[in-house]
Amino acid sequence: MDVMSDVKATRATRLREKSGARRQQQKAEVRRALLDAASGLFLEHGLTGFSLRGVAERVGYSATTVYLYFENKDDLLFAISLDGFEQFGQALQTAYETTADPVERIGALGRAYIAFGVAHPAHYRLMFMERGEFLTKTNPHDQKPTSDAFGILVRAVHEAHAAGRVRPGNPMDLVYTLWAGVHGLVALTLCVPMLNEADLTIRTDHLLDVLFSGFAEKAR
Amino acid sequence: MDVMSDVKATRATRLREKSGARRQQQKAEVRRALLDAASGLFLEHGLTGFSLRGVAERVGYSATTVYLYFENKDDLLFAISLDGFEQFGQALQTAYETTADPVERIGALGRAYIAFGVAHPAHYRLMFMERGEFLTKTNPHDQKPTSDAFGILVRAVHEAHAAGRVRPGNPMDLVYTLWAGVHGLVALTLCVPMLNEADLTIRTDHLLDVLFSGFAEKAR
DNA sequence: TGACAAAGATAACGGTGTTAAGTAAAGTAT
DNA sequence: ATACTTTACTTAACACCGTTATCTTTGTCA
Repeated sequence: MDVMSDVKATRATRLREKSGARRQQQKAEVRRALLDAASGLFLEHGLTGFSLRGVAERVGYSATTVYLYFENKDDLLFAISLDGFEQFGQALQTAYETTADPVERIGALGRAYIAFGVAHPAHYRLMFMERGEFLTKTNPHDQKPTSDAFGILVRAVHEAHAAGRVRPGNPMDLVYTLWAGVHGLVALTLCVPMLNEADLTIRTDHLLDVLFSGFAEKAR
Repeated sequence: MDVMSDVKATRATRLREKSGARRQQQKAEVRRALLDAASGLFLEHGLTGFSLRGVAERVGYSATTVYLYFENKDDLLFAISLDGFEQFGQALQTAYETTADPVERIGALGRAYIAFGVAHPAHYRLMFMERGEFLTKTNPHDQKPTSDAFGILVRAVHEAHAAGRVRPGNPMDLVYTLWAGVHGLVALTLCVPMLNEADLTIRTDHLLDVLFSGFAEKAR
């Protein structure tokens, strides 16, 4: 009996720990399912056609259940944007590693930036146009340092600056000018109907060409 | 009888026309009041805090009355954007006339563009970020040719091109590159919290400087 | 004065985000 | 095994939204 109870106790404890971990894992799974459904609905229908009720229906839950896994609609959108920032950071990181030349590197980053924007319009809109505040919002889950896309760009420009490949002055000015250029091109492509995506490569080439000519100019 | 009826008919027609004109004028006045209220509410609370019920309440009408003067919410927003485009076009026109030098002219246009964007953020967001399709939507009232801001920019660049002051090639590429640059700077300033408006002039100077260095470069 | 058209208001439908209260199941301790 | 508690989820409801259909009022004209 004592032996039995002992066995049962240990097994119960193990089960409790196991079940606690499993509960946590199950909770994470449901959260992930909700997030995937939300991402899908958002990528398909954009911000306007994105509703909590729609997300819930997709997973077979009630609408209010979403509030058990996310603070509110904005929190869910932020989670979606985090996935976007993750992808975006990896794309920039890959571009960064394609070449060792500081100037070519910046060009690769610019092209990767634009390519991501037009390839993931819903994500890009959310991250940089509709919810710009997400850029500076700190990740509460704090899991991954959300591969710092901005940091990659800053580093690349600093390296080109240190190598004397760009005009003297505050390198951050170059960062913002470059960012403005690529963001402007992406944003206009996504928003303005007259700028079809067909001639985007021409405009990309021209923009980067002009920017680099301006960047490269030596002191005045 | 025929004479009398004739006289009565003409007077009746005149009266009808007169009263018809006044009715039309009154209708235009109410429409204008609604539009002003809508603009105010929109400029104060942005697109999210903008509702037909709010507009109606501001004028003391019922919400459904708005539909007697505007097709729907989007039509009302479009009317607001038309006012914005009017102001915007005039600002660019003024900038165009500040100087006769083709290159300086483009610089003045760029600065006017950015100045308008940060001075009228709600209008700018609506016109170029949230409802970019309004750019190419034709004005149904067809009253004013909505002073063509884009045309002014295109003309300025063509003139600089014709004067041999910018790099050879398709001038429209320069137009889009310039547009991307200034729009990018405005859009980031409006959306990204880390880009406070304090250093905007520095960034503006730097952006235009880089762009013009790139523009001015002669053939390769 | 009576017919008619215009202007406006009410009521309602289906949709939204969000909160409060209820329910059924699972876990836990005695 | 039973009683208590926590968890997961649902239903009901509130306040808002855009939009439409159906009144009621008002003014114009013969």
